[in-house]
Amino acid sequence: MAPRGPLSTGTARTACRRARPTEALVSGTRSDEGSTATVNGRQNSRPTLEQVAARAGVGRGTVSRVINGSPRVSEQTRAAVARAVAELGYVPNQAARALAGSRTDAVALVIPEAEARLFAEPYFLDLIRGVSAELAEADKQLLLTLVRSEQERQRFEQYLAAQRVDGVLLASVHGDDPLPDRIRELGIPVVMNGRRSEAEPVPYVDSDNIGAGRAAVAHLVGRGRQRIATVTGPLDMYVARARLGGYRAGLAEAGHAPDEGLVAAGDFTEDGGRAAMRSLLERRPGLDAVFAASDVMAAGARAALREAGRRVPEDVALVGVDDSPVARLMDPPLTSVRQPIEEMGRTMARMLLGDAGVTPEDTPKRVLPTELVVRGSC
Amino acid sequence: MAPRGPLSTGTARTACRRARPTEALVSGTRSDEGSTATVNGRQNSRPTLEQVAARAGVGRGTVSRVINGSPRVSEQTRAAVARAVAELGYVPNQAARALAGSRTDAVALVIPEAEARLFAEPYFLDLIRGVSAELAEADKQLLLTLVRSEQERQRFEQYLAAQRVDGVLLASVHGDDPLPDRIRELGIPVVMNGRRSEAEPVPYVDSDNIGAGRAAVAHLVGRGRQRIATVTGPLDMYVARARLGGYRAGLAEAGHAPDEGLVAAGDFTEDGGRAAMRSLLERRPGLDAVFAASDVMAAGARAALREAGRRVPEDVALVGVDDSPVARLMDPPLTSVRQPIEEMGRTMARMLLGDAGVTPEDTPKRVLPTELVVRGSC
DNA sequence: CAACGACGTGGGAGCGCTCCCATCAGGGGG
DNA sequence: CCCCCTGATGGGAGCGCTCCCACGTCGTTG
Repeated sequence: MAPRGPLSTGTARTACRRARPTEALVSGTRSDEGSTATVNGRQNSRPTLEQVAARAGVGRGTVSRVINGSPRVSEQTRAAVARAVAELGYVPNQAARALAGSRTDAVALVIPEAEARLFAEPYFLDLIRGVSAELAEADKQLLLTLVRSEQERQRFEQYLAAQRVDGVLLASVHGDDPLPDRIRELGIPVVMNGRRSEAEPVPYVDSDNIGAGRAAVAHLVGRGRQRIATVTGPLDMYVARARLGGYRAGLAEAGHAPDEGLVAAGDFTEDGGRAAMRSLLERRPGLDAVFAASDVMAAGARAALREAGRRVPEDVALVGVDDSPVARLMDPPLTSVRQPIEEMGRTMARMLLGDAGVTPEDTPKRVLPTELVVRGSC
Repeated sequence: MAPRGPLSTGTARTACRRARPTEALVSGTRSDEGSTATVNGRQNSRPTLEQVAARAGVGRGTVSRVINGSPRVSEQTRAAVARAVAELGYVPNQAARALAGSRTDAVALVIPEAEARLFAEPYFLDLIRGVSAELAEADKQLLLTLVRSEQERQRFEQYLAAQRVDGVLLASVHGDDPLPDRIRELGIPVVMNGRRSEAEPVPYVDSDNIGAGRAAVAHLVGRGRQRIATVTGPLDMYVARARLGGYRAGLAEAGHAPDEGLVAAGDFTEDGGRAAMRSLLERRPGLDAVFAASDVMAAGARAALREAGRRVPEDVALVGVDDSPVARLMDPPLTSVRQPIEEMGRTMARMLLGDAGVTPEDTPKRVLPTELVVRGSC
C-alpha cells in the first residue's frame, strides 16, 4: 500500500499552493531568468544562499560555512556575509537543508493517545514543556504525534522512514511495545520516558518510582500508621510495578509483615481507584493508610473512603503520586510524591541531542529523584 | 542579526549525523557510486522515486503522478507502480517533496507558554488532541511550538520565513497581539483559537462565550437565586469580556438590575478566584450565587467561601466554565459550562486545511456552542 | 482518409542547500 | 630561491522530488 495522504492530495493541490509573488506581476513569463532577487519590490520571495553570496561578494560555499558556523572562514569574510544576511533578511530554506544534508532539525515526541487520557492530565503538558524548552534552545523543532490507533502508529513508522525527524522521544511505553526497537532498527536515535522493564535496552529517562513508593510508605510509617494499603497502577506497566515494589520495600524496611490483602490493582483512573479502594475496605476494614500510585486514583479512593464514612486523614491517611493540581484542590489537600516531569522532558531532549553516540552498546539511562510533598491528607 | 541556531550549530554537526549504513561496511570508500540501491543487504538506504520507476518499468513522472493520486494515469500503470512501491517499501522523501513542491505538509500550533500554565490545564491537551486528530487524517504533521519569551517568538517568525509550515494555528491570543497579522503578511494561512476582539479580522474558531455566561446565569436564576455575582477573567482577553457580557445579558433577560458590586475581576488562576471571591463577600455579603469564568477560579472561590463559612450550594450556588476534571473532583462537584475544546481543535485544523481561499476578504469564523453540565454545586 | 484533440507518458529543468574537491595565496624550511 | 603545507575560498555535483513541456497513440471528426 502506498501512503494514503499523498495519493489523495493530487488534484486540489494547484489551487492551494501559495502563489509566487512574481507570477502576479510578470504572469506568463517564466520567472527564472537571472536576477529574480534585486528586481522590483522586495517582500516575499525569500532570498537564497546564492543571492546572499552575490551580495557579500563571496561564493556559495563560504556563505554556507558562515551560516553553519564553520571555523574555516576569515573574520572579515564572516562579517561581510553576516551583513548581507541581515540586509537581505535571509533565512535558510529548511527543506533544502534537509534534502542536501539529510538532517531535519526536528524531533518527534510520540504520545499514545490512550495514555494521554489516563495519566494525570497535566503530565504530558509538563513533559511537552520540558522537551519543548530544551529543543528550542538547540533550535530543533518539536513534532508532536498523538498515536491513537494501530493504523496511525503504522503511519508514524512511515514518517520515520520518510526521514522527517532526526530522533524520537517516546512517552509512556507499555511493557510489550516493540516500537522502540523498531525505531532503533531504522537507525533513528530514541529516548523513552519511562521504561518497559527493569532492564531496558533502549535509552530512557525515568523517575525514581521505587523511591516514590518507599518515601510514601516511610512517611506514613513515620506518622504511626500500622496497616498501610496500596492501590497500584496497571501491572503491565513497569511504572506501576516499580511503585508497588517501592511500597513493599518501604514496608519491609519498617519491619511490617507483607500482606497481599492490602494490595489492590487500579488502572490509573479515578474509577479504578474508587473500585480498588472499595475492595480494600472490604478485605481489610482495619486499614489506616493508603498509598495510591497516582493522584487521580487517590481522588477515586478518597471518594470511596468518604462514601464508607472514613475520614481523611483521621481514620485513613492518603498519599498519591504526581503532585498534580488535583492534589492541591482536594479536600483535604493530598500529600503526594512529586516527579520532576518537566525536568524529565528536558533530560530526554538533552540525551537525544547531546549524547551523539547513542548506540546499542552503551544505553544511557537516567533516573531522576522524586520528592514527597506533604499536605493535609496524612 | 543572522539566526542564532544555524550559525552556531556548525562544528559538532558532523559527529552527530546519522551514519549511512554503507559507511559502516565499506568505510573509507565514497558511497556514491552507481547503484547504491540494489547492492547488498536491503534494509535502510531508502529507495527513491527513480528506483520505483525503474522497477515498475515507467518514468519518474508517472510514479510521481501515482503517488500523488493524479487521475491521468491508466489503471494498469497505476497498479504496476503500486506493486513496485510495495515491493520496495518506498516512502517518499519529505524533504525533497518540500523543496520541489514548496509545501511541507506540516502545520504549526503555537501556544504561549504563559497561558499554558494559567488555563485549566487540560485545555491545551484537548485542543492538541483535536488538532492532531484532524491533521493526522489529512496526513499533515503537527509542529508544536510553545512560545515562552519574546526571543522565542522571534525565532518562531524565522521558522515561518524558513517555510517550515504550510499554515499556523494560534491559541490563546491576547487583545494586542500583532502576531496573527504578521503571519498573514508573510502569506501564511492562519487560524486562531479564540479572538482578540469582537470584530476579529483574522480567521478564528471560538466557543460561544457569551452564551456560556448567559446559560450559567439562566440556570442560577431558574434555581431561584437572586443575587448572582461573577468572577471574571482578565479583561484584556476577549474571552473574559465575552463571558462577562453573557453574564450581564443573562441578568438583564431575567429582569435583574445590574449591580457592578457583584462583579470582581480574576485572572483565571485559583488564587485570583479566591481573592475575587473574598472581595465579593466583603462588598455584597448577601450574594447567593457566583458565576466563575473558569473552573480553576471556581475552585479558588469555593475555598474562599468555605473559609467564610458559606456552604455550597445551600448558601451560595457556584458555576464554573470548562467542565475540567477539577470540576468533577470538587466537593460538591461543580456545575460548569462545557466548551467543545477538542472540537474547536478539529475545526481549526479543518479550516486551515480545507478553506483554501482563506484570504483577507472572506474571514471564516466559527463559533461553537457551549453546554451547561449540571452537578451538585447549585 | 487526413487532420486533430485527448489521453498517457517520459524526462529535462530546476527547488536551495551541503559536500567536497580543486584552486589560490602566503609563509617557512631545505 | 624553489617547494610544500596550511588556511580560505569558489563552485560543481548532487540530494529526491514536482512541474511541465513534448511526444507518441488512439479514436474521432469533417
